[in-house]
Amino acid sequence: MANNQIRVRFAPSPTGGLHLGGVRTALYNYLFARQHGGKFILRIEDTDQSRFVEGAEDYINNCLKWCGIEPDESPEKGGEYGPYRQSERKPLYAEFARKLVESGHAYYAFDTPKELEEMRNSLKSDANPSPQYDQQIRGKMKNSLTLPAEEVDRLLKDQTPHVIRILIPPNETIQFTDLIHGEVSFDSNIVDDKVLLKADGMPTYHLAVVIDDHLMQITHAFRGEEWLSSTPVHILLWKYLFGVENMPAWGHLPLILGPNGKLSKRDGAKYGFPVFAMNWADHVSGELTEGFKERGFLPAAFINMLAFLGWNAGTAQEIFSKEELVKLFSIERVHKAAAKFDFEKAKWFNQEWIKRSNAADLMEPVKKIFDLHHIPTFTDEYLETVISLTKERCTLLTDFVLQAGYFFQTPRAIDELSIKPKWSDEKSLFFTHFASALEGLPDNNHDTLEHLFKEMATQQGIKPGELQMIFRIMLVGEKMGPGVFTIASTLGNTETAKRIHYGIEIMNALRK
RNA sequence: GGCGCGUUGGUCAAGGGGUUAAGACGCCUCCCUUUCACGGAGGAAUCACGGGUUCGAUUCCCGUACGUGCUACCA
Repeated sequence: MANNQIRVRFAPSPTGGLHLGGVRTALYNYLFARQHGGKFILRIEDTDQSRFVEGAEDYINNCLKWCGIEPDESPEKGGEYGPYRQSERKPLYAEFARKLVESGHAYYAFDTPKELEEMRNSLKSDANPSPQYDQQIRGKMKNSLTLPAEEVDRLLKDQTPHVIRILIPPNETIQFTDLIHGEVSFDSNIVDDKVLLKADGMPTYHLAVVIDDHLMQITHAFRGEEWLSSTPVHILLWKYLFGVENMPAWGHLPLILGPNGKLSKRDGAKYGFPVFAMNWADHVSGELTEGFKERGFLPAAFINMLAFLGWNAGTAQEIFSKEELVKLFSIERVHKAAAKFDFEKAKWFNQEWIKRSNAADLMEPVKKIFDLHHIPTFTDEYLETVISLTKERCTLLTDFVLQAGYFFQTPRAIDELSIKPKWSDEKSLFFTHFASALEGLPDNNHDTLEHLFKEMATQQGIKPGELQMIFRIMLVGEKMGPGVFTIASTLGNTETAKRIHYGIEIMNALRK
């Protein structure tokens, strides 16, 4: 195994649905890995047992599968650096935490949650609304820095609940070069003594990322910008544990915003767009959060749209296949600023992808949607024809139900109001004759039908144009769809005649 | 409050000391089509503000404002 191989990871915690931002982080990781011939790792960060959600991990796997960005190593697939679930690596973290205590970079803290709360409450003021456990106050708390050694030993021996906190050094400037933001620096005096190991023996994120990134040989760590502020803690940990020279390069991805600030599940329900990749049903509340998949998005369109939320190739091209993205993606061109998610633009990406897809490639997802609506799609050949006829008017896959449904089912109701003012005995007669003629016709090709239609209209002294809209509404039910004769031809003479008779019936009934 | 990050049309954004400041989405008008779409042609709309630096700032620097994130034994 080459030691200089690029290795990146996507490290979600299984606490619920996977939203846009998460999938984008996974995507950028995937693109980066593929482009450099590296490995893309999925690591499950399930160190918070209280937030564990049943099924969330499977859901993450499924989303990545649907998007076509599957990891090379993961809890599911395994790999040389496993286990890939942090809960299964528990003993490891405590060891490193102890090492930090021994080297004087961390300490035991015995403060109870209640005591911490009291400390915060008593120190809270307008000038300092959220007091931290830092160099100002750690000397006043119950920890191995303030307690006599014998007492600490006794507390430890008695298995008194405790945590291990990092000891942040004073007066240091912690600086690093972010792949996206450039030089970023922090004053260690404002960094607090973060908990590294919790009372239950589980590590916090801060400890776990550093250890696992090291053990899993991660070379580039991409994550959301919400992590930028805690990067100094991670850098210090790298320095104490493995050496900053071995630290992965950091890249903090800009946030994705909703219409009002940070994008949330709530925004989806509020504004009517999906936020998760796929449907997510909360096991406890039963609440269903809609996914892009079920809303009718093609995976290719979804990742294309996601890739463009914060990145662009610097050219006018906007439609990219996954393969093209792998080739062209560059972390240098990732925007620094957060992007507001625009569902209209997202839909446009999907529409473009539907339009550009071969009808054959759309058959599977489209058929699934019709099945869901209990609409029979007849033969594959027929379905494919219908898709090619209608795909350019569908923005979402679900639009096929409305845009193509009439090819499979006789419209239940027709737009009578649009026909009514134009309806007359002559026209009724025309359609009766035309329908009969149709029934005796040997073929149903487009041109034959059009000629017959126009010929008969002229014979009866009616302008063909005055009849076409009526004809369309009888076949489709509405003023929409491809050319009327194309529709009639596709439907076949028998079905066409049937719909005409039905239309005549409705219109004549309306006049009585 | 502190600290970090950010700020080009409504949205995504290119660009970057001298430009008519690209393009896309959306919106509007027109053409095509006796339908709906697609397609085509146009249109409205932008460098947050204030100071510098400079012959010249949207671009560089500093402030301010605004947005956003962090400030948990959550990630």
